[in-house]
Amino acid sequence: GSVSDMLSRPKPWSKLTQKGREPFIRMQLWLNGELGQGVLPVQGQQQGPVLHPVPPLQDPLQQGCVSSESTPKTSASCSPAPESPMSSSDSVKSLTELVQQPCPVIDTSKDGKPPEASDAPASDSQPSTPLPLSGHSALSIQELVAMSPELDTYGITKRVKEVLTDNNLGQRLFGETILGLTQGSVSDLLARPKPWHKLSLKGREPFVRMQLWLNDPNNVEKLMDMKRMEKKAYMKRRHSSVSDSQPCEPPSVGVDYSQGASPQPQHQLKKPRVVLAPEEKEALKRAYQQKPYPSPKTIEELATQLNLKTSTVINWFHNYRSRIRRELFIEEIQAGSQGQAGASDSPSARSGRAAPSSEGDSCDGVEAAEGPGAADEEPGGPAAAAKSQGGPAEAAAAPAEREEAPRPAEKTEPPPAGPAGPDDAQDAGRPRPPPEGPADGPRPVPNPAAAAGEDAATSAARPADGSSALPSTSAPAARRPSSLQSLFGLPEAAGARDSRDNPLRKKKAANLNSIIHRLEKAASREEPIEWEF
DNA sequence: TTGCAGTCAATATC
DNA sequence: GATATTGACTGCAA
Repeated sequence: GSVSDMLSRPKPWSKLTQKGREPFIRMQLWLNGELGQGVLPVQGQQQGPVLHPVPPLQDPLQQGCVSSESTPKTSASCSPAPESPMSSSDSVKSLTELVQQPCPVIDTSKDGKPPEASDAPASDSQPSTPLPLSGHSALSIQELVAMSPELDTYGITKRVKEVLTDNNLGQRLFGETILGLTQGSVSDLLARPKPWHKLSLKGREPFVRMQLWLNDPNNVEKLMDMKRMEKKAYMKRRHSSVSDSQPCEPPSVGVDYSQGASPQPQHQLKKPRVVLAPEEKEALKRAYQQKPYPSPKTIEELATQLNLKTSTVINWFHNYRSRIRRELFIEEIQAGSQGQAGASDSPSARSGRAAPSSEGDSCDGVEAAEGPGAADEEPGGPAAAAKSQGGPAEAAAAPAEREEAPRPAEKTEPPPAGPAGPDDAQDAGRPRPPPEGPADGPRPVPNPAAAAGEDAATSAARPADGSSALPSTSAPAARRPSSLQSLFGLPEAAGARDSRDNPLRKKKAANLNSIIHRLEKAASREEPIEWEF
């Protein structure tokens, strides 16, 4: 009976007591496969048989959150929990405890210097074994990700950037040793973090790693060491002529530089990178404005007209949609943070656009009620919106297509697909695209666009997906209390927006603000917009 | 099949 | 030299 009740009427995390949260944690563990098989000890039986030890899980957590991979720090500092493998039940228990306990949080201080240093060294030696996480570590990290509370991705990246710049540490080094990502990816992540609830498990991993790294008292030192070693290796190599074998470096350090440095496998047949000319990009953008989801036929036409490979055109649309979406996320975030106070506009003037949505979105979780609705606008939308408001012209041009959207994009979650079809439609009304070409809006697009224009058909398919995804995830996430956050030592400050207090409330407030703002804007410019709240 | 998330890695820019 | 941009690729899901 309890299960039935819980499954059908789960209470929001924030309203659950510690005890009440336990079943959800168990469910989460179960979903993660951690509890998979054994029989969980039911409440009373605290220590039941040892089911699955969920070791990694906690250790890392408590450990403070050190980057698991690299440094398996001991947990001295934070965790209450014992290191020994525990039974699942134990783990659950500890988890819950952790939830409430303030872990040694990270200091928000910029340099990431950790408050207490407990540890560290220990494995200093292996400081970084970042990337390829070893099995064990990999697991840990994944578990951490799965169990992680909602993290303030924006705040995390902000702090990471601060720490890196303050200490003169490069993205490459950080990415390769801590995140296991290349410089370009790191740059992108730091510059355009997606909101937590819109990230897949995999996408959350880098943020969890960053959080753990921030929590590591010796984070900076370790990186500095790496830097030094790298330099040393470089010099060595240099001096010792070419030599490739650089085993010299601390193997322990999992760094790849060695590999990078070493004349490795040269990629032989590299195909030259395609670089689109500005005009081509312009044309594609215009086409996008008319049809974010061009039909194969349209793609063909575009490719032909622009003299590009169809795959290039396809990739361009995929990338563009995806990137626009991210831009929106960011704006939302920014708008949101500011919005709180004034709500209104965020810097990005365009607030009108997405803001709302976004907020909404972010809130969606919030408003679950409203549901998905608010989502951000579509991809193109927003930004474009802003500019494009002018866009209308274009819109006009391609009105047809838009039809599709039965429901306002907004409602659905903005994201992905959602946008697609629907959006288009809507876009008509509002601006879609991106930030790019400023001028564009108005201008009548030349050919390509035209090409695109016609086929209204486009979007049919997409609608579906878009919406679905988010909601689910977001919702839960959103409401997740910050409790777990403590596990990660969430930075308060940074996350200012974090919900430490009442996230829901904040979100709602933000949402309201954005709505108001949108209304004001709409009023002032009389755009025909359908509002859905 | 189509679209998306995440990344890589080549280039561009700063 | 570090960081930002961006075309392409991989793996997944619907």
